Amino acid sequence: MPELPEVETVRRGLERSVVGRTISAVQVAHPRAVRRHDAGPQDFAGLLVGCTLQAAVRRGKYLWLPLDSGEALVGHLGMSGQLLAFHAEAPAGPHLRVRVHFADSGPELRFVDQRTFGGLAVQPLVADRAAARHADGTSGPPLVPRGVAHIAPDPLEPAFDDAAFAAAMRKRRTGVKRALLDQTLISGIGNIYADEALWRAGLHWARPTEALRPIDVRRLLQGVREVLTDAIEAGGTSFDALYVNVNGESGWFDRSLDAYGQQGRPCRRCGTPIRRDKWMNRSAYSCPTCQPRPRSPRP
DNA sequence: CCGTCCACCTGAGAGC
DNA sequence: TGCTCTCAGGTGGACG
Repeated sequence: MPELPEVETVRRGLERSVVGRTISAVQVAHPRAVRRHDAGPQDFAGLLVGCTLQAAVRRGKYLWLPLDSGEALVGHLGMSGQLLAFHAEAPAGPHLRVRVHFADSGPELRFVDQRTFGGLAVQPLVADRAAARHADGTSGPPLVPRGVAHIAPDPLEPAFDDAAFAAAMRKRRTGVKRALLDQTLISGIGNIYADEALWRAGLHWARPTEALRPIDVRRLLQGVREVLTDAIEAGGTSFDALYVNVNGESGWFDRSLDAYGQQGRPCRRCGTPIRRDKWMNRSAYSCPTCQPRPRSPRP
């Protein structure tokens, strides 16, 4: 379940189910699941055993569990990853990639991933330059795992800088949807919530970023924040059983989608049938009336 | 440096 | 039935 609201739903579940517990054993069933851990599966497991999980933290679509060793267990769900808190007796499906056992009698942590685009790693924490400006001085210098340092803050973090985002958009020579999906500009947004935010802002996906007016960027960020917040409240978007929380349960935001996957259905604002365009080997959904095509579109 | 494209995977569903 | 094709929520690296 891969965009920000789904990852946040998982983060909240991990906070309740595994934070504070001590790892007793780790099994890597598929080495590709830990390919971002440079030193290999053995080293990955060795670094985790004996550690206690300190917290559950998220930026964009990455989440991590700081360890008492000073490093962090970092996860990305890719297209089909799940983190599940299941009891050891629960049957293991064919896509179970990593198992984390704990010293207590509570549930184990499972990383399940059909397509194996996601993965886990143990990485050192480094200073977060983006958030440093906003440090409140009460919790020490803000840290992020090494593998997360390259992405921008997400729009729900205090560290996200609206003015810097607007300036970066003006400098870009691309379409607004491409920019929304660029995790180094703004993190956490994927194909669903990009289309939903653009629908809410009344912007076509091919609008050139350099021609966006300040009011357009304001509406866009407002649309982004509203849709992400609404989706978190609904437990995320689940089209099928691939996207579930740590207890294996689906979210229900799919019932609130206004654009994504809605082609042919009437726009909730104006009644015009939602259109689907092929775009970047993927799809872009929009309302032909509320989101008119720009005169000089950019891919 | 910047923008674009595709390989990396598995599985489901449509069409023939 | 079974083949081929398209599509799916993401990302990083190669290429121009």
